Amino acid sequence: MAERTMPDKTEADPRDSKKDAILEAGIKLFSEKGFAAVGVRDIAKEANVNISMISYYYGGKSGVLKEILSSFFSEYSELIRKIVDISDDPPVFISNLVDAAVPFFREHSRQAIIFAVEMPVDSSDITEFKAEKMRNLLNLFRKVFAHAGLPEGMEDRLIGIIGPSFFSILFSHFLFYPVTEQTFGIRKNDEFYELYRNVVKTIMTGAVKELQLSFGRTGIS
Amino acid sequence: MAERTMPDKTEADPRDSKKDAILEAGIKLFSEKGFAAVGVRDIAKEANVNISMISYYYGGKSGVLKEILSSFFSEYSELIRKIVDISDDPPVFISNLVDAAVPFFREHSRQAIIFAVEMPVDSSDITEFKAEKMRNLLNLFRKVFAHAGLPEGMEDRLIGIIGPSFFSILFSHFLFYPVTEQTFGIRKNDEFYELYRNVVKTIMTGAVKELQLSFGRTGIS
Amino acid sequence: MAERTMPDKTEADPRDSKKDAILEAGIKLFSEKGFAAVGVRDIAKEANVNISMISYYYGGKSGVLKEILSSFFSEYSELIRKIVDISDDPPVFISNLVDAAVPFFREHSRQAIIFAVEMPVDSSDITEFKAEKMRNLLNLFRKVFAHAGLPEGMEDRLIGIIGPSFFSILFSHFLFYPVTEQTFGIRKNDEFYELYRNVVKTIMTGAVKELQLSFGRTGIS
Amino acid sequence: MAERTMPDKTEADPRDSKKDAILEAGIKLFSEKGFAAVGVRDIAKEANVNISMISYYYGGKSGVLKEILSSFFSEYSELIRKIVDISDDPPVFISNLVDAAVPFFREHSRQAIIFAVEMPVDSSDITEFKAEKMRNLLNLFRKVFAHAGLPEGMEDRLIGIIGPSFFSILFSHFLFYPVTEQTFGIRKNDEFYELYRNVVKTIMTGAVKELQLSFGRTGIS
DNA sequence: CATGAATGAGAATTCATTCAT
DNA sequence: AATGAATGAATTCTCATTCAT
Repeated sequence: MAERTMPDKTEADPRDSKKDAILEAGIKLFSEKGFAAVGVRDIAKEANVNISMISYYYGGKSGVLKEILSSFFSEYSELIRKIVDISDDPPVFISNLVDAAVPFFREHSRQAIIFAVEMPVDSSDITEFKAEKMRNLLNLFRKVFAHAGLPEGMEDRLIGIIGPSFFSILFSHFLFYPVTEQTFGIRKNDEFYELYRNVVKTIMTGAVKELQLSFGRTGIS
Repeated sequence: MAERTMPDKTEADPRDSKKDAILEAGIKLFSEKGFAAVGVRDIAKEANVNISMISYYYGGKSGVLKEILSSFFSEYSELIRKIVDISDDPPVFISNLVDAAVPFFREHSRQAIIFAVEMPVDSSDITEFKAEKMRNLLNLFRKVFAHAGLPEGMEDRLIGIIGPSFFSILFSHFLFYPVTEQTFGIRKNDEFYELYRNVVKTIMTGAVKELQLSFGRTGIS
Repeated sequence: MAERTMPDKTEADPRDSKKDAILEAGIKLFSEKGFAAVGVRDIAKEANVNISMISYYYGGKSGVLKEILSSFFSEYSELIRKIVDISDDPPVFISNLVDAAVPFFREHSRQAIIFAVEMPVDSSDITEFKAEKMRNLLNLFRKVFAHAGLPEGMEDRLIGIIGPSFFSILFSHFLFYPVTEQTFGIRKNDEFYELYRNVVKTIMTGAVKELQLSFGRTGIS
Repeated sequence: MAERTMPDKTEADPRDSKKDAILEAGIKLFSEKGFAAVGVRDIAKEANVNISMISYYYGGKSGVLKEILSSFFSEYSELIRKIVDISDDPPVFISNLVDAAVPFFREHSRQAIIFAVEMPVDSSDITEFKAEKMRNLLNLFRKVFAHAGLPEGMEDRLIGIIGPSFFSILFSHFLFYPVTEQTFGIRKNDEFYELYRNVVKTIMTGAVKELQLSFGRTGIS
């Protein structure tokens, strides 16, 4: 599909404003209404561009989603890679991870919601694309746990359980925000995210400790 | 809308087979493709009923989703209520909670996925409906934490952070399953869920311990 | 269509309450929304009967309309016939006609609206039925004009012009009522219809006088 | 509703042929079958355009009706305004009015039928729209009567009676045409409309004379 | 007599995309 | 590079009627 020639300029260009506007509109609308519920008309209107531009720049609605997920995931991967590189001590790693991930998710909360919400969804068109991203993400978990001080010989199934758990701890706030906002009076300000970072760190630290006690054959370092 | 008269029999009746088939089809398809991506045609075909039956029984596609979410949530609430009733000791409560919640989510994993995935989505028609369910859920958290041994005077914002975290720990596996299945060779058998229960218990126990240390003014026995 | 056996009881029967309720509901709804815009559901709900009763008693929605038009027209014909019988003098006839027609239309204003509004409409199912009623009505005009003092030898085309004119003078008020009510503060009370009768009489009398002058070869005794 | 963007070019353009064809088809079908009984399918087929074009150009079926009524009414208003301007003598005014209105209704007989037939109908969607058009029309009556030589101090209720009467005299022929055609052998040719104009003039003139006698405080020259 | 579940055709509208300009 | 008119398939929901009970 969408085998038409389309401009594939990577250089930042003031003339890309329309292309970017489409992406921004997609992020906003997909996160609010879900991919399938958003029409190209909505995106075009939100981005203040002609409808045809979506096909033109991204080859269609799915192309917009792919671009969003792709760039979100590669930024997130890069972030994890950096944290892994600079952290040699498990507690330090967890602290660094949360310190980096929370602002990242705060900055990209809409993308995180899209990522989470569209993840299990089999949308035929981009299913394989998403599956690949997810496999990459899950493989990231291996690295993370090796540095988080979890048992070295931990079997795959454990990673398959703990990985999603920790990942979801990190973004569950953003997923639930539309409702917690009203119910618990949460406001997205710096003060709140300071508290949030501490809580997530505490949860993860406690979880890791206990996992080591229960599943670790040998403490690490 | 939905002002049409529709049969509203609550008693189980062999003649409800069609009504139930629609619900089952909805659960399957919504969890696989997402609400907005599923058409009434798909549901009708999956359930082997006439398309009109969906409007007839549930007043429309949204009605099917409402019914799914509603019954899922009330069953879950009931489960939490029971656990709260029989558990007076925090560690016992956590153990009981996980022991009950894991089989429940295993049994209703599709509904859990729908719940999670449609939660942040603003679908206009059922937005308020979902918001109400979520508020109820979040208020359940208060009860849970009071029994989990978390600091009594814990402020609302903390509940708004820890609640979603713990909830997502419980169902993140089901959300990620479509991918973890392939990547980590996870199979949904009894043996796996035995392991899963232990891991989740360990994570939660560790998290609660650490939260008490960091945020508890007074440790609870 | 609707060749099924259906009860055709003409005798007034307390058990006909449902049948009558359907008719009343049809009159109300057809006059308010137009025949095509009203569904059998609406009628059934308005009449507080089961949907099937409409097919059962009248053979379908069209049957209800036929019954309404048929009974309205035969009552109107009967009224005209009586007036014609008792009026031998043109001015007396006009006076009698208006005196009888105005209360009749007042009483059956909804039916009159249906009659007027559905008249030019080609609804395929009942087209021929309506055409027949109209032909009967138009032939009534001949009698009327013979008594109204209009030229005896008046050609058919003149009747075809004056007939509709006079008929529409009589019911135009009811057709316009929904708007004149608001704009001219007209209230449907006895006092108003007293005035209304006078005005209509005046218009018709003046019109007949002038028509005699212009088109009458010989005045009629 | 109808918040969609739609092309709104007012200048006549050869490319508007499809838009116009839809309007023409709407006029034909609405006048023959009534608004509610006509489907967009019918309109599209009659106009030889794609079904979607109706929503595209007019925002839906109701939009087509609105356009028809709107343009019909504004043309009629303009016509009345012109007649009022050039006629200072009551008999001259009536003569001018009929001379202009009859060809106008002849030309726009289908629109007149739609106007008359849809007028009392409460179609929820366009009810307020129609009400506004009608109020404007009724207010036109005031001007007309002031020029028709009717009593100056005539109260609102009288206008509310005479207005509809005179208006319906003008178009009743077109409303009844489908039946008078068969019954009275009326053919829509120039000769007939010559006769028609004379008859209508005669009726109106006679009516005005008599109304002056009965309701006028002072006879007008 | 009366019900109401069930039907399948048909309703209006919106969809993502294409293509001539 | 950009437009927007045009398409026809697909969308959800409602329709009048039937039929087994």
